[in-house]
Amino acid sequence: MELAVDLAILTVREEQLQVLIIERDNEPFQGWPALPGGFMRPGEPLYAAAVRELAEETGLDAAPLHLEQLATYGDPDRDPRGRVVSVAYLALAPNLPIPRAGSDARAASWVPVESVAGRLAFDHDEILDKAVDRARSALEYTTLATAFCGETFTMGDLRGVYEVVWGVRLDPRNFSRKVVGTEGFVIPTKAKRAQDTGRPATLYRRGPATTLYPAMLRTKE
Amino acid sequence: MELAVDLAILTVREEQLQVLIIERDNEPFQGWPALPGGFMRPGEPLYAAAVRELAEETGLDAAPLHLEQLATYGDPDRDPRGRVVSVAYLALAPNLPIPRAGSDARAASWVPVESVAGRLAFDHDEILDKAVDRARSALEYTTLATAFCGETFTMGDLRGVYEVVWGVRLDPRNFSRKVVGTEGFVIPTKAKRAQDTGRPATLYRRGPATTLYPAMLRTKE
DNA sequence: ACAAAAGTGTTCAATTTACACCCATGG
DNA sequence: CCATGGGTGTAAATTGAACACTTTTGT
Repeated sequence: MELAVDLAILTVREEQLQVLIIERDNEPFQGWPALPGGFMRPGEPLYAAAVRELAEETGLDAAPLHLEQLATYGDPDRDPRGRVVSVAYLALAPNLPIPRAGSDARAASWVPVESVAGRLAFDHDEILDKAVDRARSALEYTTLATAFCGETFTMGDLRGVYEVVWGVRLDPRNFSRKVVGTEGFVIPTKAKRAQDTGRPATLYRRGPATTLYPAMLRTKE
Repeated sequence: MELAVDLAILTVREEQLQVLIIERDNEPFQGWPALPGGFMRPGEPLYAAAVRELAEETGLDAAPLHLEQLATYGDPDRDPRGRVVSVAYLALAPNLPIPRAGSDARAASWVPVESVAGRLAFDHDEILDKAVDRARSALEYTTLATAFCGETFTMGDLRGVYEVVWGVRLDPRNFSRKVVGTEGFVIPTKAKRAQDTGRPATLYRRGPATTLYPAMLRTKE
């Protein structure tokens, strides 16, 4: 029996929720889009395997990323090669430059989640579904939205993350008040960022808080 | 590499959150309390393995229980016998009769979570922690509290689940109104249940709803 | 001066909380 | 008829939603 790791790496780019997709260059599913991943090595801890695959397949450094275990998939026929049980990880990344092709020469690129849903190899559609679901919930109950932002970010950046991941519009004023009013969510810096026009926005850093009480309420669908 | 399944089976008994614990009769950790579990069979789906272990070790039938995947544990040295990766499952059970000892003659019994926390074999303390955490959250955002009740239950029973799992007191009147007011949470039956004293309570069945909007608010700590 | 985006103050509605009160049953 | 727990009504307090308005910049 083989044990593998698969990665659903999400980011917010171009006003869309995007996922890092590779094109498979080997059978099975040669030429298909798939989540990056690979087999675990003997004696390797799960988390370490996820970090290693992340680096190998995408060139991304896991250190600044949020990386958490998502679920484990073990259908006996999920891989035509035989029994492969896969531990899926979810990573949330800021809007990074398009990663280079990995060492095993697969083309890696950011792709809007909507445009690949239903087209992935193996049971990766199911994994991606769950990853998106988890990301949406995480925004409600935790401060993880900051994981989609860089080291510093404006209130507008952070609000954009919520708007894209949830697919809703949020009132900038109420949003700002809620975030600033939540102890430890963000820390204002002295710096500001000017854009093309308009009043420059304060830049914030992540605060120490991880859970949100009260939760960010997603307008009931 | 071996793949195993471990089960954190929770129930509410005697005003306490209790977990099903077995006493290990083999090395390693012989004589220690542990979560029920065992090795997966070749070609067996993960969920099926969880159901099978539940039946084998505790005599419980999984069909009426809520059973969900919790997380996967794969520290290289979590089992002294060698590399064992374990998929942990969480089960929520109503207050069932004390299960018989399993087929492999281990003593299985309900034990208050508080009294075993920190004493379990392997990394089962970590698993149990996560299970309790998940159960607490589930009560906030889903209708899973009913999984701790039998086929029918009174508002007091359901409220008792919340009070025990969260360790708080809830106002019976507001609780009742909130539950009844949440579309599809519970369905009233014609039957009532009389207790030693007091007005007989209406018996309810589970409704079709699974998620709670708005959430049950846990009084901020 | 104007447009555009950041941020503040204020009001109204919805929700939660607290608690007085009535209902139905066993002893 | 009293104790006990189930269930309803209602007002105060808290919270969220909407939006007018002021601030600060580039052009």
